Amino acid sequence: MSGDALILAQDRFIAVWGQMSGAWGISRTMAEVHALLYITGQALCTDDIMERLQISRGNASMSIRSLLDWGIVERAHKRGDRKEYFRAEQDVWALFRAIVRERIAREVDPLLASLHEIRDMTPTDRARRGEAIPESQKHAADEHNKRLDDMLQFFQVLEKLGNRFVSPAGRGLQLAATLLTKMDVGGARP
Amino acid sequence: MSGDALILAQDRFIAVWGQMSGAWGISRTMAEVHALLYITGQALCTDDIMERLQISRGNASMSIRSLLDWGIVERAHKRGDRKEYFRAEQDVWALFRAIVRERIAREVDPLLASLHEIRDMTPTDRARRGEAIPESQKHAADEHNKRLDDMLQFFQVLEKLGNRFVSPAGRGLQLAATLLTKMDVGGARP
DNA sequence: CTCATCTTTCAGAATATTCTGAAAGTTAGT
DNA sequence: ACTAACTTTCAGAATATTCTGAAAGATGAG
Repeated sequence: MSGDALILAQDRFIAVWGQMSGAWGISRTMAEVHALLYITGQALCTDDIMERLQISRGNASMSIRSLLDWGIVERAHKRGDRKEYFRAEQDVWALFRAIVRERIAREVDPLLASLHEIRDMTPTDRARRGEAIPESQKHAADEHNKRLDDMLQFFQVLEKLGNRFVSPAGRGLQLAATLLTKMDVGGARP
Repeated sequence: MSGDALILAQDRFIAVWGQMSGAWGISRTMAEVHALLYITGQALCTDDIMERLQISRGNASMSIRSLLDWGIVERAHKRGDRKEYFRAEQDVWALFRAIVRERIAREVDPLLASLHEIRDMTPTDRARRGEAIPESQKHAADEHNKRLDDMLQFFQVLEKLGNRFVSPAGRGLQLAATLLTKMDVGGARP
């Protein structure tokens, strides 16, 4: 009986993790493969994964490759066996550090670059002196620039915070975060 | 000439924001509508949005509705005009507080509930005493439970941290985050 | 109450994403 | 160098998501 319970719990975890995939911007299968590797804690080969998740070889191969790219799954080998095995990072904080690292590189950094580009598309107030432009247009441009700057500043803070979390010194931040949630810094107090 | 530059910069911002949509788990149009409202800073009506983004009325209506649900766009009215106008939250930090609030409610809370359910599917070591179960199975179940507990703990910290950021007292955290990035707490120092 | 105006809904069309499976590619052993 | 074992690729199929537009549903003025 007990063996079944474990398998059932694993399947449920895989399903739940798979549902999160959409919100995280990765494909469902990729999340499921990761869930399987994480929750079993074992090094599995492509065929193991195909069979357990009922997916094609191509799909398994691509999902594994993506997980390797994200750095949250690593290759493993068994002696006397030519197959490649894969094992998921077992430290949850290390897992999320890797995710944060990748998302900064894939999303925040390019976004910052684009925002800078856009910032350069309209003249600053200073750079405009002398030109005969209606006040109303100047005003609109200034407001526009302020909004861009606000956004830029926010993502710069986010990027620095993320990099700090990810860095070797980041384990300190991990501790800080944990402590913060335990501390009672509640709003309504003398 | 200058008027064009502004429009062009706005279009570029809308496009860039739209590309981020996938990673954030919202639809492209929804992101574009938000971008338009944010970057123009104006209250626009459905027809304005339809025309500027070249989308259908249905699409516009649904996207606006979603943005209202997320709490990052609000209704506005002009006197002597029956149409509804919409304006985006202009404070970037308030915007992201709203996003964090929604994502906790939509993703983290349900995930925590599911993880707890899954945790209850396998017996704890304590609850197992007396039963005749092979050692190896007991061991597997214990490891499984530990992995679930690790994950559970992580998301509990994340949830508390998020709630604190979102709370009225959260502006303190905002300041803390900004300061953190300005402080030099670098790793390699005496 | 009726009309005119504006908003929402939703079935089907358009589009985008993900998956399959067979073929091509790679590698280790002999 | 050949072969068997294993992995990756990718065109097309399957699936899922998003969008359209017309019809139904509101709402307020007169």
